[in-house]
Amino acid sequence: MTIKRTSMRRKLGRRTVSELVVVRLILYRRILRDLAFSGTRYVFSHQLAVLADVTPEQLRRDLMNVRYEGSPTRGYEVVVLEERIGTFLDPPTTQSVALVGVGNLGRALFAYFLGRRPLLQIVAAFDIDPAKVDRMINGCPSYHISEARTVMRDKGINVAMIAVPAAAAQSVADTLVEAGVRSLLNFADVRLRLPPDVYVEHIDIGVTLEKVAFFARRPAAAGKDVGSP
Amino acid sequence: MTIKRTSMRRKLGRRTVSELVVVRLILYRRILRDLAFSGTRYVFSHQLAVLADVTPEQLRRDLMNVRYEGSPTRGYEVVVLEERIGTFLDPPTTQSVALVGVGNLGRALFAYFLGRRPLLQIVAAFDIDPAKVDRMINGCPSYHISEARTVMRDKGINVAMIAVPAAAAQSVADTLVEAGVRSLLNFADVRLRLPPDVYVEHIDIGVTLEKVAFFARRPAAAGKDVGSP
DNA sequence: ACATCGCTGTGAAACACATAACAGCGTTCT
DNA sequence: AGAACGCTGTTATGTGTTTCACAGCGATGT
Repeated sequence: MTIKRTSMRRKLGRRTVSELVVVRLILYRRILRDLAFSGTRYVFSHQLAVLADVTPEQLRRDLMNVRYEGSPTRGYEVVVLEERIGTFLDPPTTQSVALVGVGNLGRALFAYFLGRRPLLQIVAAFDIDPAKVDRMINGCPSYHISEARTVMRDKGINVAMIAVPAAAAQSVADTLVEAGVRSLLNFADVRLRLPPDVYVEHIDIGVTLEKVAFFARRPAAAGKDVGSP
Repeated sequence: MTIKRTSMRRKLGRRTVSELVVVRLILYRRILRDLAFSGTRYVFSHQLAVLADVTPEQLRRDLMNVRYEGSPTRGYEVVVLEERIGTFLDPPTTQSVALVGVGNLGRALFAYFLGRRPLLQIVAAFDIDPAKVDRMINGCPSYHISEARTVMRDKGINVAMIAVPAAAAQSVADTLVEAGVRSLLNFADVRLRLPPDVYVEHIDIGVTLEKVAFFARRPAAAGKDVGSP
């Protein structure tokens, strides 16, 4: 869930790409991976669009940002498209990620990312609880938050996830930014206030569930006309 | 994180309110609660806007949907505004929620929602693992997924969270919709394909982290003009 | 009592995004 | 071989959302 004022954009070549496009490209790539894994060679825009829950037009438009053109008769070659999106999205090298807060959610995140994306490795965990510090968690060392600066520099970390109680989140975020983190994923239910050159994304589970509950009691299907098929 | 084609809207009185507005209203209300708790009586739009990371204009515009006008001199009365947003957002009665998938993430969600929102109660958990079924988890009974239909009807549940592996998510979702669920919050990293009258929200942690990592290596602050480029 | 101030509510303009429409072109079919 | 088809890339159009700009007004101060 995103609430953002300044639309974050990133230049590539001459084009400028919106956040929404980036998210969809990431999604397309994951779907393409699955398709490749299941042996599919070619895919049409409308097929991929169904899997991504997007209109075919939007899909094609998004793909304009990637340097690859499909064939009108065969569609897109799955592995090639996947790879092209990759060259657009991927870092030149593996990116290191820190996780702050080794509570319930933190551990769940660890489990979630275990061996999932080779290019995005959680290489350090932080907490304030002495019982959770200086140990190994899923093969990843945990430190006291006061060591953030040193660890960040030594391991070249510039991305962090925050999974601490709301009351502690802002101060943790400040510490992380101090330590050189440029980009944050925050699970605490507070809006973080940070310098504009730091990218922050909020995953606010509480708000999202309330939203879902709200729309559970809406009048009717407000979407497209379903007609009578 | 949201990717949606059909903008879901809900009528209230004569107005029609977008999803984005609903999310922000939920956020405002939570902030107002905190303010009230800390003893603040009145608040101006620009103050609240800072806390919500939104422009004051947008905040005021959002509040147009609620039936309450602030005073130019005092601003908004915190408790009154909170309550008015509540009458706009809240269900007439407590809403019951089901949680499917009692793995790491599922348990983290339980911990997260423990006693947090009185109007949104997790009243049933589901899984397929016999070891996790027919027990109590944080004071909430767990059932085998095959009992979904009965339990949903008996407890009047129409909102569910899905925290199962991606491979199982679609079939679980189908089962839930079959059982009468109208609104879903999905944590599995697959786009669910469901009838248009079912509201689905995706929290895709993997995609979101990739997004954050992507913007960690952007050229500079792409937002407002910070200097001379 | 009148002028000043600063904040609110809201119409109007600007913007970003999604949708529709269409030209181009291999391939297939007659 | 020529026509027709169906999909792609891209330009144009439309829609929804945010930002701008300002009128209105209660409170305050002189």
